[in-house]
Amino acid sequence: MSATGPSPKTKRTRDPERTRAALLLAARSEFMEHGFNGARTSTIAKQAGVPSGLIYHYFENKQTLYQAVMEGSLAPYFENLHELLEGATSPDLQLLESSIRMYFEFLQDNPHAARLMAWWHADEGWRRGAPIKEAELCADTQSLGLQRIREAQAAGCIKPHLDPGFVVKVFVDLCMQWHVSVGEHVAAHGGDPDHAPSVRALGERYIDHVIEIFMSGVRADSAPTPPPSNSSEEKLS
Amino acid sequence: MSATGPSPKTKRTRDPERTRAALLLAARSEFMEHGFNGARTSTIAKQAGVPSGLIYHYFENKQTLYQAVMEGSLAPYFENLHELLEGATSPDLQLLESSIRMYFEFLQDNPHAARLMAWWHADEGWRRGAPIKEAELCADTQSLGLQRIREAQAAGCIKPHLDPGFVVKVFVDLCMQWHVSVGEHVAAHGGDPDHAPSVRALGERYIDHVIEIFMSGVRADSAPTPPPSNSSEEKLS
Amino acid sequence: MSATGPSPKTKRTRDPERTRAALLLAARSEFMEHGFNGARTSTIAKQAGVPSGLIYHYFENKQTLYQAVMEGSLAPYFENLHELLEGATSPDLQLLESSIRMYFEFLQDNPHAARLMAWWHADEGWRRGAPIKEAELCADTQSLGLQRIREAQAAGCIKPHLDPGFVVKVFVDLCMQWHVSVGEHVAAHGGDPDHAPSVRALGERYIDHVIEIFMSGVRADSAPTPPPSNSSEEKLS
Amino acid sequence: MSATGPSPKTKRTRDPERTRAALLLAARSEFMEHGFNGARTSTIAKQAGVPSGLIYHYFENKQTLYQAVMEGSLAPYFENLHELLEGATSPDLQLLESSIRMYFEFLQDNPHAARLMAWWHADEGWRRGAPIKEAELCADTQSLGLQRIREAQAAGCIKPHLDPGFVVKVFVDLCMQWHVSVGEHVAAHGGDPDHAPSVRALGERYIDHVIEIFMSGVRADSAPTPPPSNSSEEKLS
DNA sequence: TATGAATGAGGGTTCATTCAT
DNA sequence: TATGAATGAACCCTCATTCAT
Repeated sequence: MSATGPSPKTKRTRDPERTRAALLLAARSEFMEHGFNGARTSTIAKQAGVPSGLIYHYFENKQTLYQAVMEGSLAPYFENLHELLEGATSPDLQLLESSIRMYFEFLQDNPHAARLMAWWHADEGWRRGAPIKEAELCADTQSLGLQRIREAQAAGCIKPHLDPGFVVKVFVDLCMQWHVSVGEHVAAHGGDPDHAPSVRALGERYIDHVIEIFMSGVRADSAPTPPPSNSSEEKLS
Repeated sequence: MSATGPSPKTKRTRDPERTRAALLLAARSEFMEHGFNGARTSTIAKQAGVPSGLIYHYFENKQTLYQAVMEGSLAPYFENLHELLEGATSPDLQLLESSIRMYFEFLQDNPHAARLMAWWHADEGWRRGAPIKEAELCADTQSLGLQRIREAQAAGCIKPHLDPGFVVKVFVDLCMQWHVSVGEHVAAHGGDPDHAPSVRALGERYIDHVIEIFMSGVRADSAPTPPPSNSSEEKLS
Repeated sequence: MSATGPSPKTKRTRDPERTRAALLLAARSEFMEHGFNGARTSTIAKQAGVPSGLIYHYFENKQTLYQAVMEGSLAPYFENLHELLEGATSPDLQLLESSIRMYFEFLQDNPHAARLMAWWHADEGWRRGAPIKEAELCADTQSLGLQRIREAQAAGCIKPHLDPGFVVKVFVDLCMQWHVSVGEHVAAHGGDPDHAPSVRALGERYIDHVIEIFMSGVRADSAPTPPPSNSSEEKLS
Repeated sequence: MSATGPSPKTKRTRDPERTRAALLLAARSEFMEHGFNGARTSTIAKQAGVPSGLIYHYFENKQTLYQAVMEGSLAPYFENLHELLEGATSPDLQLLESSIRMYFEFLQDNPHAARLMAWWHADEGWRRGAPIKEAELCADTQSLGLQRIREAQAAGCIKPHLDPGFVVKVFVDLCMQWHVSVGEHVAAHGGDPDHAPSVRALGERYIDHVIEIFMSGVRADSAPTPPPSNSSEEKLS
């Protein structure tokens, strides 16, 4: 689709950096579209404009390439989010809201991230084997998020009985799943999933909804509703 | 162990019904675990206890079998939900809440449904080719849901400016995604994803959270929050 | 070469026995000629007149097929020899001589056995991994041979100080190596390695020589020669 | 560790001689261990510490390299043997015995020679294509050996009816095959093929046996045994 | 209907070899 | 000369599907 694809026949250009990048790009596209099992190394090579054997000069095998793609796609996100959370010290709802928006927008700008995560979730088998390698970064970010929510709870902004882990999960899932299933939603409502601008506009309207519902749902002063049955933050055995 | 007895192995009898059912069951398990591309027809046949060729007496090919599995797994859900929605005429939040719980519990009792939907979402390519066949049932159920929400809005129970489609999507996504990624969540919080009872208990706690957040988020009287920017229920061009 | 090769195009004949046999035959020929690494599964399949994928219906992989060939080629030999040795109770040199001749003739009639053993010897790596599977049969035969030689030594027919293991090794190696390198020998002496009858005649003359040299070398009464330095039959540490 | 010193890694200097030698050494090891087909040029290059492409500056291709290895490994042997045979004019059995020992010891000191010859023998296909290149040297040595044996026969030391070619072959094969299959022999007799000293000691005991058996087998005065059926030294048609 | 052998296209990967740098 | 990226032809093997029995 992109007009500036890899040079079609510049025979024997010697540029490892570019080659590796082209491979990763093509692989990301292929894995995103077809998942690990559905992806074809031959397609990746072709789209990268290199012979298929060259893949194995840069990556041990298909799976290694897959992981490289995953990490390349998810690491930036975690880094950004981590930075944001680290800087934000005022424990009010503003931070939570901007985090949500930022997450949503990241996924909007990096559609592969959501798609790849969807494959990842679906394919439970792979998950056990190697849970994304940046487990540490991922975990750090997550625990930083939990901490911020606890701070907000301590400051009286968020209902104190809510499990911070669940709070995080709710907004993460909502953002992710939107981008995974926009197409379906749009089609179901009679729109054209390929008309990017309107899809994007719809997304912006959706995140506004999510934030309204979610924020007024977690805000401390909002509720006479009976709290959830169990006390919060129990660990599993 | 009598040599001349009928059905010495309780399997060798010609029983098309049983065979077909066994195939579907095995296929569901295989597709759920590995997705369409990762599933092996040979494994399905072996697990069903039939020779591999027999699959093609009952189903045109792998894809047809896949669709049969999808429909068999999703149709019951839609039917149940449809019934529930049809019966429920009182337009208050009670109905919404019980719908959410019912949906969540259905997924808890039928884990394949969530897993299969996850594969379906990930694999956008297939989706275009054949969007679940029961599109009508699915759409009917959905529009019935929308209608009920509009009724609740008309009755002043739900914030009137919320897009009913979004309201539905939010709770559907939350329920689905929980079952798709429990394992990850549990593992991330130091639990054992294989210990079913505690996972189940965690799910119950989660759905309570979701309902509290979500219900107080959509309830009409809850909010001084500024409404979302755009007016609701715009169609895409 | 053989006029009665596998039926060229009897489409879809359903005969597992024949197919398996054809595969083994073709494989034996290919492995014999090119060794494990040089052999091509595609060639084997083609020569057997079956699609290449069918190999994996009968054998797990190339290596399994290789082992099946080895066992199929060597087991008969060991069995024959074992029988012969078992029956022969008179502990004189006649038995030893007839064993040698029998071994030599077996190799003459089953040229693949010698060739395959040559590959086996050359490829030390494979040897460690799986030393022919019939290790027991092989070892039994060997120890039976040793025993017979000890009997002959006890009876005063064979020089008592000779290590029976070495005696066996000498004649085994001579017989085997002849068949492995006839071609080279013939070519070196100006003959035509492809003219079977004269090669065979040469072999018969050779085995006569071997037997004369070898028998008068081991016969008990033959020697004023000083015995080998070490005492016989020491084990390695 | 001086940054500007020459050859900071004792390898980076341009030294064609050294490079070529390193390649040959690495190649010998690789071919010896895996044969022609099993050998990997990449492994050879890596083991020689040079980039893989450099092989093709020194050798036309893999096969040429293989031949260079063969010649480099076998020529010294032939040269040594040739010298020995040339110098030895006294036509008695002493010369024969010392030749055998020398041959055996050469193989003991140069294990690759035996292993490479084993591959060579196994791979009949290659043999036809290029039979060692030093055919002349090889042939000369062989005919010199034959001549010496004939002299010994003329002098009454060796049974006159024995075919000199066979006599040579017998001892050559025994020596070679020992080194090719020591490992197997040792393992079969419960020893440790990796314990070099005991393997070496065993070899020495073996060659003593071979010499005793062989020498008393060919010695002129040893035998009332009936001579081999055919008259000696017939040529093949 | 049931069985499993047969089919053949194509998948991931290897590897000798070439060539720009 | 040296380097290692690039090339592409196979290679082994998988697997959905067909078909004789």
